[in-house]
Amino acid sequence: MLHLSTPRPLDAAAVLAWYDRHARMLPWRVPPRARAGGERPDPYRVWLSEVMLQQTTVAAVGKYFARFTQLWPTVAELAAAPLDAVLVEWAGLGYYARARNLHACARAVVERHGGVFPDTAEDLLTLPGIGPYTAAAIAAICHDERAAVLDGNVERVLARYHALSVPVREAKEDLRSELARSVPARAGDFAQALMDLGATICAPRSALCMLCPLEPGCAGARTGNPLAFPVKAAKAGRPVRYGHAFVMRDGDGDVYLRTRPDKGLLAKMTEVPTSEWAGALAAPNYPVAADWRHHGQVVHVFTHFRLELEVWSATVPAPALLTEGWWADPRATGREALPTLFRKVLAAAGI
DNA sequence: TATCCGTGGAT
DNA sequence: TATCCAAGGAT
Repeated sequence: MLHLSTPRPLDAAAVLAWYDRHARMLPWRVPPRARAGGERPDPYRVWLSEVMLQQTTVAAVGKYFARFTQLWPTVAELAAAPLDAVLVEWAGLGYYARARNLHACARAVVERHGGVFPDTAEDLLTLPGIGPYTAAAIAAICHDERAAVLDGNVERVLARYHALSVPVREAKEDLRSELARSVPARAGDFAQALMDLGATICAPRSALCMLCPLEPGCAGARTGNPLAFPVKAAKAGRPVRYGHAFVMRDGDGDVYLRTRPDKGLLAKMTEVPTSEWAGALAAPNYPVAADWRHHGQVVHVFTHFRLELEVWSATVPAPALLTEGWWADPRATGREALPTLFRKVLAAAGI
């Protein structure tokens, strides 16, 4: 316990009692009363929700989860779908490696496990897109494996509970082993309880300690300023990159789209052609000679840089020369795997 | 281990 | 407007 001054197991009974009264109703969740009756969630739905929820809010996930489970009710059906169809449905949700790994994972479950998700965190961890958190969450929620389910919410709860004096990143394994000591038999409810607690009571900008079942043992509450935890690491600045986006129309008004490279940002997603994105704005190097019209700029903020694209459009005189991509009906862009950035570009060009 | 990888909502 | 940040994983 390098970083925990007063390590002490959590009061799991108090956490579970709180959860029995306050569990949030979510589409992929089996509420505690039904769980007590023996009902267990479908591992496919739990896995799908956990992957969608990685670094993503419950509110953002809702429609996507409903759409995916409607289109592909089982892991076998998802595995049978083409990757392109999965990317189309994932478009807008972000972190697109998740969609590629989701599809690879579905196929691995079918090919290596007969279409049944493994039961243990250890085996789940071998699958694409499933890391320590997701493996532990699935095993705990579906099978009550007493795994340490440590996500951002739980990290915050524990950082406050232990009044952790260093950034979470430096003490993550300490928190994980300390958490593992606290996990009760109802491991699935316990995991979901701590996450709900972090989302509603022990939230980033508010700590409703008077409502918290962990308050009696909480070192952070005892300091009088629980919001001081977790301690923040120094943040890196966000550079700005600049470029040009070229929206091309053919004689029918269709828009030229193409697929992005296999690796890197927005890999394998659909795009409008752009210039390189550089630290300074260069003069536009139009892809074809045409009467180009300027539509102002689109600003899009990624995790590690801010992008400002000048948007141009033109009707191109010889569309047959553009063979790398395809021409899409502008009224049907919902069927394209367009990330939000390029939907903004099309909107700026009046599409 | 630090960095890369999206997006939208809250403040 | 700027900043933070949300159920992380891969490399």
